[in-house]
Amino acid sequence: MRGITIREVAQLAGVSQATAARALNGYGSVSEETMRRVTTAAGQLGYTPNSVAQALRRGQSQLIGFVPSDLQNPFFSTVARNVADRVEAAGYTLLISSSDEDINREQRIVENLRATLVSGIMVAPALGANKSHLIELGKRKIPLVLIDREIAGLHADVVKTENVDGSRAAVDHLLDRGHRRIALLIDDLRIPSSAERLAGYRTALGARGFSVDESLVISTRSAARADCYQAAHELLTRSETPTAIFAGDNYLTLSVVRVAHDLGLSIPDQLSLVGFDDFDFAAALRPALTVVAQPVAELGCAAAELMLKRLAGDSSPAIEISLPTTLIERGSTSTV
Amino acid sequence: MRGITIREVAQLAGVSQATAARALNGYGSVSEETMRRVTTAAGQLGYTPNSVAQALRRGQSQLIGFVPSDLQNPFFSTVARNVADRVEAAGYTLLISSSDEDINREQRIVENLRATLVSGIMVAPALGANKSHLIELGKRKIPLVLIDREIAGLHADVVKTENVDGSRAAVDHLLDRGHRRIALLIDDLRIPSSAERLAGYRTALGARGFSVDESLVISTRSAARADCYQAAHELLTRSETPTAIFAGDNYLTLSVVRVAHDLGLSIPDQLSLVGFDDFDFAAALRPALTVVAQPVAELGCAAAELMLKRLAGDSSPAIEISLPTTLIERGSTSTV
DNA sequence: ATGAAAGCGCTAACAG
DNA sequence: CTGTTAGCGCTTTCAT
Repeated sequence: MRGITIREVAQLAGVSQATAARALNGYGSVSEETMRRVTTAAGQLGYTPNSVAQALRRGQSQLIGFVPSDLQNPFFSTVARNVADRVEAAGYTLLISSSDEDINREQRIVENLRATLVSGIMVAPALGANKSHLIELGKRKIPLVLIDREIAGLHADVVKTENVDGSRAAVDHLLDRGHRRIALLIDDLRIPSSAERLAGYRTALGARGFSVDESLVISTRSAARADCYQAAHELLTRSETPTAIFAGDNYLTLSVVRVAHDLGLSIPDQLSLVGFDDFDFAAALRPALTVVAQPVAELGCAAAELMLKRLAGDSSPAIEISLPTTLIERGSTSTV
Repeated sequence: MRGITIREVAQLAGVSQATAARALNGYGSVSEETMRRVTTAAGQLGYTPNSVAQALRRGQSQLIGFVPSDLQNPFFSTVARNVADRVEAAGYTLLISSSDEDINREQRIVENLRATLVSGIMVAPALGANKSHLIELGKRKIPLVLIDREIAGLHADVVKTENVDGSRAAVDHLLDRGHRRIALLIDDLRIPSSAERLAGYRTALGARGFSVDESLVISTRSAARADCYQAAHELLTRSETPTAIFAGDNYLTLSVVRVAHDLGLSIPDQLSLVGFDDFDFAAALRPALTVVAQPVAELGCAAAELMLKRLAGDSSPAIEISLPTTLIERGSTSTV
């Protein structure tokens, strides 16, 4: 069953298609009387504009795409929520599709979105060198806002967390409590945010004159539960284990908690832990976890705001917004 | 910068538009030679079909929409992940947009998706009586698969959890351990899954000849953190507190853990807890939580499978698939 | 095997 | 203020 077309509305109202369109979209000039007749007819028929036809004609839609690298991660689902709230208030609809850290999938999704004539695209780029689909967006003047991860050499807006500072704060916190064997558990270092968190770790250590024991920096193969667990397990079953761990994201934080339990290691007595990124359960675990909280809501809002600005025609040079973190001290670290 | 059109490809290949389309889409008959020339031209120009135009012409797209009631809930993000994996394998792209339990938002999203000519829509219907947008889908013969929640009187496929049985298993587990004052903490009872979980609770009690103490059934105002916390708090600060709580979803489970901590109540010594729905942290908390696990992955797959079947033209009567739960005993319940 | 031509439903000049 | 008209890019008869 095909939908009601504007032509049928026009017919019922006894006007031309063009007039009906003008009345319905509120542009041009239409007489009071005509306006009413058209609106009534539309209501009567239950007319809804076919936005595909609109999009085809106008060359764009009121849709914005969001392609997180992992929608299951609460970090991204929260960002998504905030982005959606903001852009909806501006009359757009946010369409989400997760790349699950698969660059080919990301490419497919972005191309699909582009072909669907979304007005703009926000992406947390997946690991991988292929950026052609993102470069293509630039060529077609489709606004692109990068979230959480920048891409070297790509002239695009990015909204991210102050990873270096946040990481440094976490390590400083541990250093302040006398820890010296501080391990860093981090996701793939080709992910910019991971590299930055490592940089913060190095900076913190370096600033106090400590050298980095490279054997204490563990980068996981993937964000899969099993890989995270294994990395934490390897670290905590060494002959000489660290006295503290700084976990680079919430999956890694969880894996440390799990391994510690499984190994019978008590946090914070035998092992101190600071996690990057806060999440619901961080406060409910015993001990409650000390974390570096990311400004998730602000991140989403800022990204949405930026996108809206671009959509409104702002073509000033691409900018990078880096939002500060907050160290939330709870109970997972002790003094040695 | 507008995209490359099929017309330009045809021109370069020296054939008509129609032939180019035939070659590119592989229908009708095209000579070897022409086929090659067109493909080459397309490759050279970097042609990508404009799927809006395709959708307008064909009357539908290769898109499937998913509208969960709360994308931040790991239950839905996991279901989404599984649905996406399955439908992508069949050549579709899943577009997600959360209603956040707001029926008006749901309506807007569904209408947007419909107007975007998605081939099918999957929704976990938000609270609220207005179902016109869903009924409309039926009229337009757009496949609709309900996830997690059915709608009385709406002839649509639904894929859900065996809520009654799952709930009953949880309460039986508690009953077996000697508990008699078992409270039920549950989301809004107008949500079918909540009502079913309550039914399971009643059944379990009734089957053993116990009457239900209605004061022990607490339905929260909303799924917001604060409301959940408050409900649990109220329950645990009464003069006569329950010895066990069965929490109807993971937000509620979390709130019980939090309140117990804040009140200095030890789980499971002073309070036993069983939660409905398993999640990452349930196993990491101490004590690890006993939960009724939902078949999340299977749920997603089954829903996707069903949608694909409908998309393939199956118009047999709507069916309801109810998947069984599993009680996972961990350490949050004790014997009284 | 290929081309010409007619729209899908809508918007936006351009006239009047 | 309103109608006529020309497409947006694509698919698909209907001819040839």
